[in-house]
Amino acid sequence: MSVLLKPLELPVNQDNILQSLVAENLVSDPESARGRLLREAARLFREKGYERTTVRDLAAAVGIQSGSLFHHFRTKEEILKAVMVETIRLNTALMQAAMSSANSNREKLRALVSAELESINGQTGEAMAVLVFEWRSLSEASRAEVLKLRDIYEALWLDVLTGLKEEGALVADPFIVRRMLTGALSWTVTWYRPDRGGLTQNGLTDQVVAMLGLS
Amino acid sequence: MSVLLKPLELPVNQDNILQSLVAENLVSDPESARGRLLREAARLFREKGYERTTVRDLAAAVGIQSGSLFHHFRTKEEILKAVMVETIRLNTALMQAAMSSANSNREKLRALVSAELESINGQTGEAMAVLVFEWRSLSEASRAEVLKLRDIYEALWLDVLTGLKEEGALVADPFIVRRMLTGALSWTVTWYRPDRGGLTQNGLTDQVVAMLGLS
DNA sequence: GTTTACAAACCAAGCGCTTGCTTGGTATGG
DNA sequence: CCATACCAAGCAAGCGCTTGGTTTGTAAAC
Repeated sequence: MSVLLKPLELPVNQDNILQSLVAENLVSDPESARGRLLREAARLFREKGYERTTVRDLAAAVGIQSGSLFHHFRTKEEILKAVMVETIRLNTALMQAAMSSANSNREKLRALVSAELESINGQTGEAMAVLVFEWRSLSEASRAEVLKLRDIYEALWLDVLTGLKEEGALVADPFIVRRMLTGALSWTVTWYRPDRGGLTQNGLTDQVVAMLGLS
Repeated sequence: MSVLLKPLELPVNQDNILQSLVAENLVSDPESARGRLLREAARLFREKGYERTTVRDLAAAVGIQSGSLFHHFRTKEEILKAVMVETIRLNTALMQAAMSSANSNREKLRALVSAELESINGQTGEAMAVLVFEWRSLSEASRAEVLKLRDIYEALWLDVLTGLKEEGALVADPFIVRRMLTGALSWTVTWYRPDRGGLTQNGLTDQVVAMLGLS
């Protein structure tokens, strides 16, 4: 049967999702000038913070003059906003895909935890850290825009957690559990190192699920 | 019996602890010039971030000229460090006191969660938020100093969590649980508002303990 | 297949402003 | 009398961003 041919480790092709988002102009091609700048920006913003990163730093990271940046973005803040917006878009899509192959709410939750850990500690990790730690540097207008996108993302979580609550699998309040999970998972960015220390991302997911009594 | 006279809501007198730390010169008297500056600094650093807060902002907040700040602190960063160091010192002492009246490890954990929520969402909340979000603005030397103090604080948690694990009350790894709790509890600063919304700090503590299956 | 046209991408220079911090001097309280 | 706390003024450096002009890529026009 053809279903057996589906790769077990990676139920969805992340590259395909990225490519279709690029085609729809929702995220920048990572190999374009804009895409490379955003990746370097995410790296620098995470490393030094938005305010401590100068436009000269950003320009140097992609090998152009500082003034040339303003050809691509009108302001420095617009760069920060772009990093955040594109990251949410990508991860929302990845998360929907990760959930689509799960059948029960328990499986869905595991998929969500796993996907969020991947987004925080994988390729988009630097951008996710920026999203968590630099939102205060956004203007109010940009902030509203980002929050709107985040609401879509959060709805995915609440659906599953509410389902688990109704099944009786969850004791605490779904809203509060989600907020605790947001903090707990975001925080992994400050201590978890997938490359060293024996704990794999799957292992970490297990620990989270065990902590919630849902394993 | 005299133990019955002990107040139930507040097993330890927070003011007394503060006063003895002030006497030992470990934290500044909140009513001194230095203490007031640190409180205003914490407020501003949390509100706008360290980098976006200028020395002129800080000076204006306590009603002096910007240059006069440098009579009390040699650099702006020293102000940030002082906010962090004094906050950890105070909260470590408060936490030790909160635990002292608990008998079982379950009770101790509840005391720790409750105390940390209080430190994050109570009087020292602004300073705690600074501690979480602004550590990147510290020089490496200051960072090491702050981390040393934090280790003492963290040892309190690990003792209790390891005990619970040995009792079989905890399934997941103590180190990981602590790290998840750090993130989860810190994050409450971004959404929890004790004044509105019905959820008291005791109620929130209940939810956390329930989430861990320890209620 | 060369020329022309033109926009996008970039450079070199620097402007105007804000920043952390310094300096020299003046009150004030014990 | 002297240390502590402060002010008034401003410096040097670094900041985001602008400006005017040059290169580069591309594609139609001849």
